[in-house]
Amino acid sequence: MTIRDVARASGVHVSTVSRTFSAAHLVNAQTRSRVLAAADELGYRPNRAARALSTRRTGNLGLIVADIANPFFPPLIKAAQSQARARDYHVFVADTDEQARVEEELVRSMAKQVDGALLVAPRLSNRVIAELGRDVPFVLVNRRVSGLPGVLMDVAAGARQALEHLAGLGHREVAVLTGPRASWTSQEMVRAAEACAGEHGLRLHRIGPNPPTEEGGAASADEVVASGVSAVLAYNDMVAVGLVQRVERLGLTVPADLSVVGVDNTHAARYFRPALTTVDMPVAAAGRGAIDLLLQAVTTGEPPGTVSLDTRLVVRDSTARR
Amino acid sequence: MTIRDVARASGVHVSTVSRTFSAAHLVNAQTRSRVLAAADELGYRPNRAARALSTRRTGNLGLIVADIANPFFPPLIKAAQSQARARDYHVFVADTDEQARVEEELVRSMAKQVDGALLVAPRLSNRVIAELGRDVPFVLVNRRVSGLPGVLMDVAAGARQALEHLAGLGHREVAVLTGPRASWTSQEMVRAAEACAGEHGLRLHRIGPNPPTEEGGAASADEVVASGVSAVLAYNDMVAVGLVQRVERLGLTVPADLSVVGVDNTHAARYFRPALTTVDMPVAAAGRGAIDLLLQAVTTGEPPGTVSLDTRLVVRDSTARR
DNA sequence: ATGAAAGCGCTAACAA
DNA sequence: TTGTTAGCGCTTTCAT
Repeated sequence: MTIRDVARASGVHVSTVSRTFSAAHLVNAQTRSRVLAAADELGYRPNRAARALSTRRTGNLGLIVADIANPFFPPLIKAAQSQARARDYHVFVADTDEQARVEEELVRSMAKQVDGALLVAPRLSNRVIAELGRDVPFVLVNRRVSGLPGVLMDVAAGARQALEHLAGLGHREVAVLTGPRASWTSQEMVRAAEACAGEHGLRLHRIGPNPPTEEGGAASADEVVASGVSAVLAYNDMVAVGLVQRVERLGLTVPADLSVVGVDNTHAARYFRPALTTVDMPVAAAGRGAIDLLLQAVTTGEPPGTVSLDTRLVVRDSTARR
Repeated sequence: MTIRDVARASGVHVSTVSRTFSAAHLVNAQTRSRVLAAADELGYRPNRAARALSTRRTGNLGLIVADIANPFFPPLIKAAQSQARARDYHVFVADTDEQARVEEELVRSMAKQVDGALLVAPRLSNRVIAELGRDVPFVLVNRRVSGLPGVLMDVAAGARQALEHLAGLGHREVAVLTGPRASWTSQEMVRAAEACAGEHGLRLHRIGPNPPTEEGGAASADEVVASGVSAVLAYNDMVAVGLVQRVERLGLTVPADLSVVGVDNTHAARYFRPALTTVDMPVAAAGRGAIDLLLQAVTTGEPPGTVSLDTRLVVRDSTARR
């Protein structure tokens, strides 16, 4: 079913059919309904790929994340996808397996097929990101690169709240388990934690980088114990969970012997026992906001600015007075 | 950067450049390397949308799921996406919010843009699915529709194992919390549970349909308690978790007063306390397998058959002797 | 092995 | 308001 079939069936020229679908106001109301009726009858649907060829707009967006199975991402993907769909855009979702190389290749291979892309918590260097930004308009989530639009979740504020919470509970020696080296979130956490530690007279032990997984958390347990800290701020909930499980196997109890704070407020944080004290990230809002910024960039050509979203500490049962 | 730029730079005709990328064996080795060099130099990348117009192959696949944020799906999406990427396909991921209407609209709107689609645990009726199957080749996951290829996870076997496990623990009155009415998985569970209950002299109470969420499980708690059963097989882990939380608020203890079995073996099942006894679903294998079948259907035009994958009961701490 | 030319389905000046 | 025409970037006969 092509535009020609519809044109023939409704007795008008193809361009009239085209207009009916892409600039309805340019066509006479009666003609339009005749065309629409014929199209409906024939089950015609515009071919977006063909349209893309002349408009240079595909109606597709790319969404690139480090690991779909990491529970941080699905709610963000869902929100972004839903927002995009509401604007009649389709979303390609791809997973980089935490590898910068794959991420770069993915952006390049998508570049021609999408009008823009969302890079969520990218693992690429700022330099490469800036370079790729010349190929496709994109919006970054949880990464600040000057000149590029982004949505940031204010994890620094969350980390600060977490450390103040720990300080208030009497902890003096605190470890921060860092995440992947290329993670902006991790860097922010560390920066904020260090500043905050200074203000509150805490001694901060930096342990990492760790893979952003349970295994990563488990693997750092020995070092945590050896460091003699009484509290830990982990890169994310999965790391926190892995750490707790391992230290409990070593004979410690959480939170009696060790307080642990996670980040992300994923399901795991609620289900786990002890339920995790964690930094809540506004992922759905970030997903929607990022799509809005991206579409703004795409439609106006103007790179929009950077948006920062609040985070907040959720206190549960994995932290206690020292 | 188009094929013309490359042609000009390498001193050949556009059709030669085209062949270099789509049928390399038809072009002289030296010419080919000259073209490749020029293309590389210019950073040329074939425009897939343009290519699609003449080949009628987009290189895209659709992946439609009921709810990205339901932890059952992400590992499946990840596996499917990764498998597709290895075959040089991109995948559109879309979320239907559990609504059959949205699902249908999504398939229709993707139809022209993809070479095939994966429908995971569709909520549509068999009739509509069969009808859509004429527009786009697709593969179903967890749904059997005669004539359409599919990957099924043998939840019936899992349900049977679960009931035998419960029977072995001395339970005689068992409830099954059904899921969405249109869910094949839910229907299979019930069928298998009923057959199995007959064989083992259990009395089975069917309670549902329930939304496949924690709220769904919580909402059925009263009915579960009123029914006087000592064990429950829930539609999935989230329903199980919701149920457990609510019955504990009602003063019961799991598993002492009530044994609960989930389905899916999501993260929640491991983190939750008591850790859930649950039916493990081979989601990653299903995702990969479905992509393989789909690509086979797409490339050969022959609809492949149906594959069934084993499930197994994972016994943890939410079930106990009556 | 390569070039020439037509066409995939649609849009977008331009003309009428 | 509608029709005419020339492409968008690529593939694919058909010649050479």
